[in-house]
Amino acid sequence: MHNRVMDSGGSGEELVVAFEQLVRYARQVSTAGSLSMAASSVLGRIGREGPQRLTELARAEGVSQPGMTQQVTRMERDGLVRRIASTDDRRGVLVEATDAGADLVRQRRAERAEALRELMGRLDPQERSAAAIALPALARVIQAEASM
Amino acid sequence: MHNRVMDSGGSGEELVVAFEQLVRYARQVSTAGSLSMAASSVLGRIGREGPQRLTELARAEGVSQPGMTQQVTRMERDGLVRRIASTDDRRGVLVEATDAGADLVRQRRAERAEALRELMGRLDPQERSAAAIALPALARVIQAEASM
DNA sequence: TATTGTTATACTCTATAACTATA
DNA sequence: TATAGTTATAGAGTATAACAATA
Repeated sequence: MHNRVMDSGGSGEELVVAFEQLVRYARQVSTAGSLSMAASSVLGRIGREGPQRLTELARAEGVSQPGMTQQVTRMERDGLVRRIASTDDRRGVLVEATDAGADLVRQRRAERAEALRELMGRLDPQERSAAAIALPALARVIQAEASM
Repeated sequence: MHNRVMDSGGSGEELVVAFEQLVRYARQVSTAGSLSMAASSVLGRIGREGPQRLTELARAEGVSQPGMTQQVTRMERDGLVRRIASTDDRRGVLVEATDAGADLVRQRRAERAEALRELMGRLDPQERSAAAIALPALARVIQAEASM
């Protein structure tokens, strides 16, 4: 049996289709509640890493600076984050989660973990082990690529 | 060692974060070219499965019927698909790919397969095998869930 | 009446270009 | 001059509500 994974043929396509199905699913699950995928991603980042510069958020999320300005403006309007002036560089803005934002991100994180857990629960044990290895590994190489 | 995968604690979160990173990556790769993720997904489906009813496309993509009407209208404007009247039910519309649309979806599919292949190439052999098992398996259970 | 599709309207998300304030 | 952020504008993608045509 040859190595199907590295083929340019049918199996590569199968993986792409599978990957796209995952993305569609994630989009639907993430958008199910009141928090959009983009807002969830930003809020989750601030929740994990603490207050962030707007430029840093834009870079990390892979969007433009004006795009992040607008995202933060919407989230501020919704009471999820606040802008605080940077003390050392008066041009800068730090974005931090409000209590409501922090609560929401915890709740949404739990919901998504639950959805993923249900999904994992429908896999065979062997597939489940494979997913537990593959997902973090893929995330790792993506992160490595992003910082090149 | 207990089963971290099924925990509600830290490892579940790690998987969620990994999953979200994959989704962000997919969004960026998919949007890199001229074809958006949504258009790519619709065109890919028509390419795989042939002409589809608009309602069926909306259901399969998990969007509303008006949303799909507008998506198809944009794609028709861009010369990627065309509407053809359904012969048996005169209310219905079939959406099929134009030659240009079919060409584009083949090209994009190859590009995405290449991007995924590069990603896979950075994994350890063990992780690569795991991903080749996990991605199709996850896609399978998602599809099963969607049709419930 | 129910289904298929469209139109009208509004919102989020995103981009590029032009601008302001600070470094 | 360069950087951080905003404002202006435009377009994709999505939703719900109201509608038309057909079943």
